[in-house]
This record gives sequence, structure tokens and C-alpha cells, in this order.
Amino acid sequence: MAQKDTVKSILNAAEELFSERGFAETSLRNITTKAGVNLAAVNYHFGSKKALIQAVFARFLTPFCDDLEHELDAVQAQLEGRVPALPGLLMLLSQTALRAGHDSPRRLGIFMRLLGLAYTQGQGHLRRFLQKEYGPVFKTFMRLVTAATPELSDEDRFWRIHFMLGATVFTLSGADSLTAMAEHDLGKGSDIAQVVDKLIPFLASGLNAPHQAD
Amino acid sequence: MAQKDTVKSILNAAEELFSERGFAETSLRNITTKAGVNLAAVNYHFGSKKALIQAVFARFLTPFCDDLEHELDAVQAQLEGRVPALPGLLMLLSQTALRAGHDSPRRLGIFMRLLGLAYTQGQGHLRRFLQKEYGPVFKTFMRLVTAATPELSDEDRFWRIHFMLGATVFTLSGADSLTAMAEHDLGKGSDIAQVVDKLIPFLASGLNAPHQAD
DNA sequence: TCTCGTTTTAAACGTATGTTTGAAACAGTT
DNA sequence: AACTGTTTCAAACATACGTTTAAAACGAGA
Repeated sequence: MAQKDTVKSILNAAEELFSERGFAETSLRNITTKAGVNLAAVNYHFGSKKALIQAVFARFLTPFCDDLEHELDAVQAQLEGRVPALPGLLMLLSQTALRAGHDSPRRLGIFMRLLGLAYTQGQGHLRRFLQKEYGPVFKTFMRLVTAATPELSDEDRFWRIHFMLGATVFTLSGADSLTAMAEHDLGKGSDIAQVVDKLIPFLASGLNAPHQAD
Repeated sequence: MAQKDTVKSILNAAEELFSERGFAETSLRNITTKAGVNLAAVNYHFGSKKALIQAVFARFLTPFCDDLEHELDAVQAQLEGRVPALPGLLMLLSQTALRAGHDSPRRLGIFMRLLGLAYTQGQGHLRRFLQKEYGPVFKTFMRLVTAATPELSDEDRFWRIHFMLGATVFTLSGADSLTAMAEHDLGKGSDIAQVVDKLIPFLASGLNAPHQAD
């Protein structure tokens, strides 16, 4: 059982430290110290730092995407040709995501921060890895969203989907500091599930906005 | 004139490299090589790498914020107590931003990517610098947005502002690769000004969404 | 032309990083 | 109890980084 514990400790420490400081700013010594294991353990169990980064993503993303794929299949079966409703699709996605951070809801924020880093930080190997590994499920989801928004032009839909993605990743990845700000400014904090609840009407309304500004 | 050229070359190279790879992944040797100057020039002219990072932000942000401040003053004078219109405020912000990348519109994308990095990447010194230096103009803008959306609760407005910020930063910072994707998927690319045009109705509609999802 | 403050240069410094190594500790099997 | 494959460990390795240094090159004013 020693191996399992070491591997898991490393993944836990890496996940947290990466999300706090980024990939390049987090050294293997930081990680192994926090995990309470020897420095060489990372290269022994994962092979390299790059492979460790990918493993951190895979541990979260693989169960999430499997779960999502299953849910999407169920939706498609239930529809039998009818068009899906957009808010339902968004809620299904968010609920699946919240479920994926099964330990604590905080983990979703941590992972969103990682996802943001994956796109902003260099790490070309990571983008390629994520694309190859988890691209298909995303395509399926996109197909359903397309069916749910038949009145949108392909162009508007394309851009608005990315506007939604940006709002989500940015907000949830900064959820910790943002709820702290909210608590300070408004005297009212929120947990991440409440933020998601606030996000959904915003996204749904933005996606269905009229083509031109009023 | 030698100093001016060296300083400007360094800033140009740093701006581009930082936006491509992030701060920690870009070495001073990368920067000075690309700029065609000696390695020591950065420490001579800027003092440290941290100071160079701040200088890159200041070169873009100082003219932009001065311009924005001026524009906001004009709006407030013209209003004389009446409530401002939200789409107008958003367009004013985006037009000012587009104007700030006066050399090429591509520069706005580069800078948005830097702004995203500033928030995701560790760099506590940067957040503090930006807050101290450019916080007040942001507060002024926020006051006008608050006046333009009297029907929103403080809580909803707070969160939706950050949803908007996220959609904007994320999309514009990835504008290069996103327009490439759009070209590939739809056979129709866009420049950054067109993306901004598409963004505004999305944001305005999201901000004014009903409180609960339908 | 000489001078003095500024700028550039090549080289070195100290430190931190990812990775490798070879021996020690361990756990399960015969 | 002895053997075997796996895992841990302390130490070292090579490399890359930001920064410093001291000398050289430069440019404008006397």
C-alpha cells in the first residue's frame, strides 16, 4: 500500500500547489516536501514533471468525462429526436462538474484554476494531451448545444460558447478570492455551488441575446 | 538615442514573449536575445525582472487609463444626474481599449493575455502594483455601471461584472487561436474588433438577465 | 582632443531547478 | 531464513536562471 499512498500524496500536493502558483513556479521540491515523500519519488512514479502535470489533470478529468459521457447518452436517448433545452444542458454540465469534485466543492475551483493555467501558460504538451484525450466528449456536448440553439448562426454560437467558457473558467478559478471580495464588499460570501447558480442565468441569457446590441 | 532604442526593444520583446509563454517561462536571456541587446541591459535599465514585468504593463495601461479617465469624465459631465445607458458604457470601454493598442489591433489580444496571466499566475507583486496604480479608474467605471443597472441587487451585479470580465479576458486573450479555429470550423475568421462587437450584446444581455434561470 | 557621465559588453557568481544514481529498506514468496 | 522484485532515500549531476561586476565603448560639452 506504500506505493498508492506515495502516488496519491504527490498528486494531492501537486494539484494544490500548481493551482496556487502555476506549473513553472512550483518545483518538485515544493511538491515532495508538502507530500512528505522523497524528491526522487516523482521521477520514479511518474517519469518526469510533465508526466506529473498530465497525471494531475487525468485524475480529475477522466472520471468527470466518463460521467459526463454517460449523462449525455442518457439525455440523447430520452430526447428521441426532440430538441434539448439549453438551461437543462448547462445545469447538467455544472452538476456533473460539481459532482466530480466529490471530496469538497473547493476542488472544482482548484481544478478550474488549473484549466485556466493550461490555456494561458505555455505548456503546449498539455493542450495536446487534453485535446487528444477529452476532445470527443466536448464535441458531443457541443452537438447538443447546437441542437438547443437552432436560431443562432454558426458564427454567433461559436463565439458565444467561448464567451461562456471564459466567464466560467475565469470566475470559478478565482472563486476563492472572489468570494472573499464579495464578503468584504457586500458582507455576503458564497460557496462555489451558489456561484454556479448565479452563473447559469447569466450564460443562458447571453447565449440567447439578440444578434445586435440594443 | 541609444537608450531609448534599447529600452523599447526590451519592452517589445518582453511583451510578446511574456504573452506567449508566461512570466516564469520567459527568461531574461530569451528576451535580450530577441531584442538584440546584452543580457545585463534589463537589470541596468529596469533593475530587475519584476520591475520589467511591471514596466510592460505600465506602458500599455497608463495611456489606456488616462484615456479612459478622460472619457468617463466626459460621460459624467454630459449626464448631469441622468442614468447612463449600459451598452454605451461597455462600448466606450471597448473602444478605448481598442484605441490603446494603437499600433495594431493584435496588441490588444496580447495585452489581454498578459492581464489573464497577471491574475492566474502567482505574481503577487503584479496584482498589488495594478491595484495601487489603476484601481481608482476601475472604481469610477464601476460606479457608472452601478448607476446604469439600478434594478440589480449588489450581489448579482458583483458576480455578473466578474462573469463579464472573465468572458472578455478569456476570449480576447485567446483571440488569435480562436479566430483560427473559427476560420477552420466555419470558414470565416474575424479580427479582434469584430469579436468585441459580438461580445457586447452577449455581455449586456447576461448582465440584465432575470434573477433566476428559466 | 580630452574628459566625464552614460551605456554596453563579456564573464562570472550564487542559487535553484529537473533528473539520475546506487545503496539501503521493505514486503511477499519459497 | 534466504531470496527477489519493488520502493525509498541521501547525495550528486548537469543545466539554466537572475543578478553582479569591472572593463570597454560611446557621445556630448569644454
